[in-house]
Amino acid sequence: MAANPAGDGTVAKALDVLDLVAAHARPVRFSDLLGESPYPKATLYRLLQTLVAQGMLSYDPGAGCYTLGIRLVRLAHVAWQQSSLAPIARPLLDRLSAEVGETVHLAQLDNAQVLYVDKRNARDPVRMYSQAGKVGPAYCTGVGKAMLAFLPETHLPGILAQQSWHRFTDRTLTTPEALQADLAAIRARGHAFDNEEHEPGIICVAVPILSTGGQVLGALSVTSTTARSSLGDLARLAPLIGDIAQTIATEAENWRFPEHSTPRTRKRA
Amino acid sequence: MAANPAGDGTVAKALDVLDLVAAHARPVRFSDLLGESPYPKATLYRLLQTLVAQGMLSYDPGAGCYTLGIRLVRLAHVAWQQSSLAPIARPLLDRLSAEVGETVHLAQLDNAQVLYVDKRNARDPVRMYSQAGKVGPAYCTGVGKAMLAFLPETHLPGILAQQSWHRFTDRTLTTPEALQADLAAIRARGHAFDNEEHEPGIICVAVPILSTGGQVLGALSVTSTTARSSLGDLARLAPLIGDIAQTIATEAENWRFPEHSTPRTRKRA
DNA sequence: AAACTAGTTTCAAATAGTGAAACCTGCAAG
DNA sequence: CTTGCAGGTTTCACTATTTGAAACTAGTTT
Repeated sequence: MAANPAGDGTVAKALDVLDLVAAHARPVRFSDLLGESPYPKATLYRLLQTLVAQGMLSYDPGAGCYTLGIRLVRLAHVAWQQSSLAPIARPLLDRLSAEVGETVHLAQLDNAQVLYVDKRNARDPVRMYSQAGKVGPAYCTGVGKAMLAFLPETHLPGILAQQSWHRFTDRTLTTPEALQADLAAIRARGHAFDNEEHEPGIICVAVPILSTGGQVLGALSVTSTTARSSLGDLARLAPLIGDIAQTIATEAENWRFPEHSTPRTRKRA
Repeated sequence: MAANPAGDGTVAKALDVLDLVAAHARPVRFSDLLGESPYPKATLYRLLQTLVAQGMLSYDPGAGCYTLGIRLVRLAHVAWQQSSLAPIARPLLDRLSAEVGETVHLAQLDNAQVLYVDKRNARDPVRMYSQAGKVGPAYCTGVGKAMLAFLPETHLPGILAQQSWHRFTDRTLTTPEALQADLAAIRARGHAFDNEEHEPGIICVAVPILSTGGQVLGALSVTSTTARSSLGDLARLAPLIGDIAQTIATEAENWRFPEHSTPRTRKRA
């Protein structure tokens, strides 16, 4: 949660309130929000009014409840199409899913967390935490570690500092040092494992999706259970998943630089 | 596009810029935005910076391009689940789709336009404009007219004033008067037709989704082609669609008013 | 009727936003 | 080389907007 103490002005506060409303699965009352937000009554009230007037929230006067608004629904849809790897990756995920028959995840980094942007269920589905649109921890998931491993070194410390280091299972890596060691191995090997670090009995292989410049765009993973597979089995899938990640990366880059690709000096990041 | 002259403060401007970025299907340069926005260079610059800092936009320094940000992608999922009729209607759309085998649309009103929030393709798909997440004109689509017809009279004039009245086909109603006459017929009949008014060869029946208070929540339609059906055929589906719309309305209302418990307020904020 | 709760409005103080203009920077033409 | 120019970024005085304590209103409960 930790909200948004970054003093970026009114806009930041308004967006903070949006998140607050989004955090609830159902319509929220004014006073609920008041309790959870750091803003005084009058300020919160005005922010809500503005957001409603803007169509980002909608207000039901009968119930006195706020919900995310229709304008956000529209924007969000465009965002999904335009900004995530999901639309590009969709057919490839379908293919991968059909080929391996296990759960497939496509994720991107959102702040210091993992955002699952798309998912395919296993032929024989397993109940697990992840869900398209949900966020999860980065330090103890396959996709998370795959992405962290290839981040520029300057960004890492900041991100590690934001992890919760909660011990989900007895295999969870709960210190930056332990994670760093794993990240080095991942870099060397090219793919990450999740060895029941987040949920017991759930294991996965993940590969990063990297631009030609080496920038982390996202990650792709295949997940299974200890009952069905071993890490060794999953490791054998790594080359296939890697190829697909590569394809996604290439297509994403072509898409990002249309025809007017100004050969603006790409200094390395 | 007439932007957003509503003087609601900085937040409004920031959201306006968001929309501007969303309006482009691809990454945009600063100067493109500058040309399209009413804001002076410095102001636009600061707005963009804020939005990037907030994760609502993302900026690629290499290409100097802005895209919708990952934070919006995250909001997308919640917005869809929480704010639209889509999650409630999903199983019902599936059923309707299976039963009639034609294209099914679920739409809501966004400002003065129609926002398609969900869609099922016909068994034998037809290429047409609509797409989930896209907006379309209200005055010449079945769902649009079904919603307009049941709007409070006070709102109508404002909405009609915002229509483009573009003549898409020779059957398009291009004046408020012609539309008003059709709306009266729709109110009397309970369902709306689209008689090739938006795309040639495409026809549909639509019914509004109304709350018990008579408020317009959305609309539901079944679309076909003149090659396959006639308006008469579609009219026979109206009762079925109406029932489903009714069910959606009821469930939506139950969902919106979950608590009658009024839990003893815990003070302390 | 009094006491409370939940939401809305006011108003002076001050913060935060504004935008013209100056300023960079890298590229291209002179 | 150096000059000009087109993005893009920063400055700064001016002022409109935001702020939040407190007062207020409308409903409910005691």
